[in-house]
Amino acid sequence: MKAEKIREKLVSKDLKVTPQRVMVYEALIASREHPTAEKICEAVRTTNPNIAIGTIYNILDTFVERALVNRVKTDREKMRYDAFLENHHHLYDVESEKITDLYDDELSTLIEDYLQKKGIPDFSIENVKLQISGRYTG
Amino acid sequence: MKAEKIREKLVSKDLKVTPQRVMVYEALIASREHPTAEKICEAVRTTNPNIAIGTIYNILDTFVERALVNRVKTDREKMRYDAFLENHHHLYDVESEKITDLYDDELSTLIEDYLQKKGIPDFSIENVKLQISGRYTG
DNA sequence: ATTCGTGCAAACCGTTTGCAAGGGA
DNA sequence: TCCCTTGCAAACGGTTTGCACGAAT
Repeated sequence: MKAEKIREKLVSKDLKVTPQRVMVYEALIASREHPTAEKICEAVRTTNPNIAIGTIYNILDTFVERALVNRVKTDREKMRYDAFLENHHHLYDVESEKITDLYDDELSTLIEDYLQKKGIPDFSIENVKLQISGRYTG
Repeated sequence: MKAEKIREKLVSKDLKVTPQRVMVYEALIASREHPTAEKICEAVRTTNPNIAIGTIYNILDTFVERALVNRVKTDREKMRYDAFLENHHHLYDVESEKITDLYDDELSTLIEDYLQKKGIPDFSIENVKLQISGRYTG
């Protein structure tokens, strides 16, 4: 994604465009690894060695609050982030800490239709995600 | 669950039966709230004020390792634990930190059948869980 | 006697916070 | 200019660890 697109994205969320925010967003979409704050910091520091880890957290919190980025739920490890907002599910490799995306609209629809048809008493659903744990048989 | 049943459960996992382990397990199954280590500690201390928080963590780690208990994935908060191993899903209330169980075999079967039929390349599935986020309309 | 579990306290480390200085609109 | 953001460093808090004591076999 070009810098101009990122600027627009930030502006559309009423966020000032700063070099740090652009760099963090670039790092997020450059990786499909659901990176930690630390990983993002490393990536950004290759071009801006002075960025502070606190700034990374600050920016990520802002992005989450403005729905530019999602937190990824995990069992143990540190917090991870995901800038890809299209509906998808996650494969958790129980042996490594890898989290892989699974895009499957048929599956998403299957679940959503079922839940919509059936409903859950006193609960309004905003979001449904599958966590699939297992191991790679590579 | 009676103490005798808990003793059997521990023994079946090759774990020595200690009063602390029994108390922690009792606290876990006494709550459907997916308690934190701290909550468990509070509960256990009502009968054993001397138990150390480190011991709670130690025991919980052991239980997870021996598959007596599952960690519950969350976005932000501290680690939570779940001693109910039957296949079920979780409702996350985005306004509070409540996590509620959703038992729905039809739903579980629907998803499992779909995934089994379709398969995921190079990945062997061990466990599938839905995370349903939303809010209570109580 | 050896092994394993516990209590205690200090250490750890990912994350948050306070504040002064700097940068965007 | 004004307010928001950044960099820095200290603080925070949930979790882990090291160690001596105690219980069980």
